Amino acid sequence: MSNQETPVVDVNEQITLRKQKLADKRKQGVAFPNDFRRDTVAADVIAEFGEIEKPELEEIGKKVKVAGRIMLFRNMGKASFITIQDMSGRIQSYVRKDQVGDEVYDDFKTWDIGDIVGIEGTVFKTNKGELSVKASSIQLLTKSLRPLPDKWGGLADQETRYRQRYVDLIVNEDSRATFVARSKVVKAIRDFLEARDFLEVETPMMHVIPGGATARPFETHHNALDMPLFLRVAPELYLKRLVVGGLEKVYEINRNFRNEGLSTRHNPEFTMLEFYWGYADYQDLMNLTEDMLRYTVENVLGKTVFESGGATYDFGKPFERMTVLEAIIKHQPEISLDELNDLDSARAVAKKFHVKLEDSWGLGKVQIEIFEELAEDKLIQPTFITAYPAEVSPLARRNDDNPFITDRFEFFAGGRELANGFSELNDAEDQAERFKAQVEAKDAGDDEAMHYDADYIRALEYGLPPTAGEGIGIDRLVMLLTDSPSIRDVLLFPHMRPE
RNA sequence: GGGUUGCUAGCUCAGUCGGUAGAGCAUCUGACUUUUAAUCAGGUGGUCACAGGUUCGAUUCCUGUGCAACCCA
Repeated sequence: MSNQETPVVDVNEQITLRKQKLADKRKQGVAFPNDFRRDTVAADVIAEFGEIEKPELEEIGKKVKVAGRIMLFRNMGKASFITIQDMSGRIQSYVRKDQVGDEVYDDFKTWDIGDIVGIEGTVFKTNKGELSVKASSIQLLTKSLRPLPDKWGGLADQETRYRQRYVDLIVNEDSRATFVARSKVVKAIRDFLEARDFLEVETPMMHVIPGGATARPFETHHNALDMPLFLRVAPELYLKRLVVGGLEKVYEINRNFRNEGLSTRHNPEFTMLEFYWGYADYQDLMNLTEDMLRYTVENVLGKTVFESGGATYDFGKPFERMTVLEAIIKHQPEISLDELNDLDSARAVAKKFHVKLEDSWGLGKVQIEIFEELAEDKLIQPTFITAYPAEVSPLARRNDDNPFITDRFEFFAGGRELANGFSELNDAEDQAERFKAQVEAKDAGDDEAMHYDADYIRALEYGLPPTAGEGIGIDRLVMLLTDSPSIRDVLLFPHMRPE
């Protein structure tokens, strides 16, 4: 016996009553009519008529058809005011018995907050000056069987807001605004990249060999082929194959999946922009990123200065740029550059600041651990961090002057990593060696290390032009722009443990 | 993984130093033809997250479990 055969029934008095009302409506005919067509929405009515004076409105006598969910219901006997809400906002309607008829009005009085109605009527202003629709007819389109949260207190319980996002969206305007902003962020990025001749592509979500990032993948199984498949941790290696193929400027905005813990910054599936730009390097990328983020902030918020997480940001100003080691020293002046450039003394620094290390780690990894512990969350203002060690950058091109580091940067704002970009490693032989090193690390027990991807090496052997590539975490960017403390606030349906 | 806190009516929250609970909104009945969280009068509604323990008696104290939030690693 499965659970699904015995669903939990959470019925209360209010639901029972509403179900009875629906049953009555079924007996009368079509209980879920779909013959009402609105000709406008609340915000458009307000935009068009909101500034017009009452007497002038009476003269115009504009007829409209609006539809939406009843959010407020004020019954005063033979007349009522209801406030309905549609995708654009709210508008009030005045419903009179002598206008809609006795039969309809008596039925209307039994309708509930949450019901979805269609109204035909005339735009007018009340004595108090509120723009409203005087109903000439009103129709119940969908009976709502569950009571909505308190009209004033709203829905505050975080868990319910995440699990029942539909309710959250009905009653919390902030939540709606967040997801509108999210859509605008993605649109702004698309517009920005399309204007620069980047081609949007889609690459596999299911990988035979997971690659493109050091992360633990989700594993699944293909029945017909009887083989394991992995949900992608990054699209990187496929996008670079496309650059090999001559699609020299490509991007993809899509989901990645990482089999890791949940937190206010991590969801198992999250959205990344990745883009690759032939005949460019990481310096070009930083400049493009700065322009793109400035453009996005301005388009989404209508300004470049904004508040988020208690800090004030100005994306109109040039972003800071510093190296990994400079960032450490800036935020922990006790540490000297020399200390960080020697493995033994760097390990001593780590110990002093309680940074946990593994014996197998080299200088580069030790430096990065120190950076993440001491500097990362202090990078509030938009900052590019450069000169990442090759040891922690298996796909990035080595710096010509200093082979210890790569031509790579990460972008930080609000103490969080938002982007990671670098000049791509296009030396097939070097790449093959680095894959081998990753495989050794994997054999030694690092299950985040990468697999050897022979086809990717083959692609590189055909020749990847000098290319720069970058990933930007869309969720974290939206968090910053919407002042959302948790990634769950910017995901419509965040991952939750089953109820 | 560790710690802290929370879980009480449909929603937002009180409360019970251990004697099976209360407010506002919602809902129900009635009044009301320009209201604004409409108002006025009167009602209904609870396995106090779940399971054990202590106790004459547990929603309250203790232990565990689940889910969530926050902090730490």
